[in-house]
Amino acid sequence: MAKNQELAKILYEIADYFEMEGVAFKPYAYRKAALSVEALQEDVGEIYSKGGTKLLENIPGVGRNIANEIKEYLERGKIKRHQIFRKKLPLNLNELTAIEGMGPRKAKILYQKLGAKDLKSLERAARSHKIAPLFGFGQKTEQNILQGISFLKRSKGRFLLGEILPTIEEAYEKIAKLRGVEKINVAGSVRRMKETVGDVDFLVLSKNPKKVMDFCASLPEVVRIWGKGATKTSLRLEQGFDMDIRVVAKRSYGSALQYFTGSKEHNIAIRKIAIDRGLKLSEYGLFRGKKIIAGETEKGIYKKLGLQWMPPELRENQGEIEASSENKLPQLINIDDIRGDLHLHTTWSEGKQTIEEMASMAKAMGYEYLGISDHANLPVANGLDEKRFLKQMKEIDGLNKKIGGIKILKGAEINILKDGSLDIKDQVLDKMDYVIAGIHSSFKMGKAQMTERIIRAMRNPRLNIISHLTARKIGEREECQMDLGKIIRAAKEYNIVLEVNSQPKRMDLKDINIRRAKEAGVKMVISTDAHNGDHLRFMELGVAQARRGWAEKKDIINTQSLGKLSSFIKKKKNNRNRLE
DNA sequence: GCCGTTTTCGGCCCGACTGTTTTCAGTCG
Repeated sequence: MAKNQELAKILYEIADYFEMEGVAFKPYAYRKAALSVEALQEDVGEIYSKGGTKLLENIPGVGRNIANEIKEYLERGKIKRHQIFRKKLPLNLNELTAIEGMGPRKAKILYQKLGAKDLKSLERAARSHKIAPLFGFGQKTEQNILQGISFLKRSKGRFLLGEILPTIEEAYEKIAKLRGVEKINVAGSVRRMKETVGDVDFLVLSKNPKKVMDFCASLPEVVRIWGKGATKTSLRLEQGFDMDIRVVAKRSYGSALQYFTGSKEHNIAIRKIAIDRGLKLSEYGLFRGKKIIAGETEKGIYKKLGLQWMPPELRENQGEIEASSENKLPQLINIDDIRGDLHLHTTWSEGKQTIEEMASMAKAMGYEYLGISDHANLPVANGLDEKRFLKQMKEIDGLNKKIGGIKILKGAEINILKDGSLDIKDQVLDKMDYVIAGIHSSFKMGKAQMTERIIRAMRNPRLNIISHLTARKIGEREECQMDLGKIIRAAKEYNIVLEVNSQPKRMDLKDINIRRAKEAGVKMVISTDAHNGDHLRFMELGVAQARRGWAEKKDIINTQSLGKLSSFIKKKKNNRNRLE
């Protein structure tokens, strides 16, 4: 499939080049083809060898011309048109268009006039004031480019949802309490609970927009006001991210919410459905001719289009629209379904709180059980050896007698060593209620070797859960290379539960992998990997990620009662006894 | 360049804002 991805990338780039040239509609056509190729289940090479360019033309968005270019790519590894473009315009468009206000057309002009081909050369041109005198540019544009570059450098433009959510909730509460505010919603990627977000959009219903605008601009956490109009204000908060607040009319509130929630792909698809029905959808409403027929609520709009309302987490045009039209939307898991947390650390290893403190906090959250899973041998994290694990179990036994209302389970997060073995002896693992294992070293292994490493660990019948499977850290560490399809099949075969790690930086499994696991019938657990009491609230993020992966209550084991969870784990133990 | 129950031409998602112009192109969401 790697071939499909590479080809898609080339097609996207051709689209960008056409855009730079100002050619109409071809960018759209190439992007559509690229998207299809990207999502293809079968390898393009196989399709071509089966039925030539004729069969390639069956791919949506691929016609005779692009089919021939795919053929070119398959035979020669490159596409002539792409090569010619690249020679003519050798600039790093992805890097340049990441700047706010910079698109392909401006990038092309700046390259041709000033030779700016990447961030570095563009910054040099802007600093020496060569941009402002150009036709169609000016002082302001030059300044904005410099600011955009500095923002990119500082933050790479995206923020971890988990890090900014508390600030967003605070702002939400403040605006909601303002007199005259009838309704407020957060929209955009925050509402869709994407793991990283670019900025935050608020929608407000109020008869006094000016008051809302004034109030928001005067919030103490505001460090910059980008713009303040009658119904829209754009702000930069001290944490470094931007917030847009819009006041919209009541009759358009639902359509505005739908529109600003996105995703863009979802909206494009929805608008096409409107067009098919002779209607027009915009942020102002759903229209037949000039007559508005829906707009006050999202539900009303979707209904008029023959669709069920879709949870924002699903709105990525990844099949949710089809499922909605057939009344086959999943019953997504909810935060209230969670009965306990099975992955957290205490003062025994690298955690900040004692078992007792964590247990009482979990009890206050209404949990039925809490699993303690301190690190094994990991030197940096003050990991436990066999002796200390046995000592910790004794402490847990004592606490279970002392604290009522919540059951503390004995677990551990042990290491999957380079060869796939586990670093705690089976005799000690046998005494635990459940066992988690994860990769904490040798991240840069080859794909085949890494896959074998993980599957070998799964074969240990004492193992219940694999934590943060791909070991990625958003913005810091790439996913480990592995054959995910193979690993998911192995998880199913060996009855291994895959973790949805809720640390903002991890989010691992991520949404698309959750969906793959679910479709393969693999059970998952949503865990916080808490290192202190505050982290227990990350559960909300993991649940959101699971919802983005279409997970339902039945897919997640820590929605089960203690009794069911125990017998689920015990069943595995019994099977093992029979085998041994 | 692609597509078609409006099928070989004519449309392709839509509207607003910004910064530059003096009626609009480019960009964004």
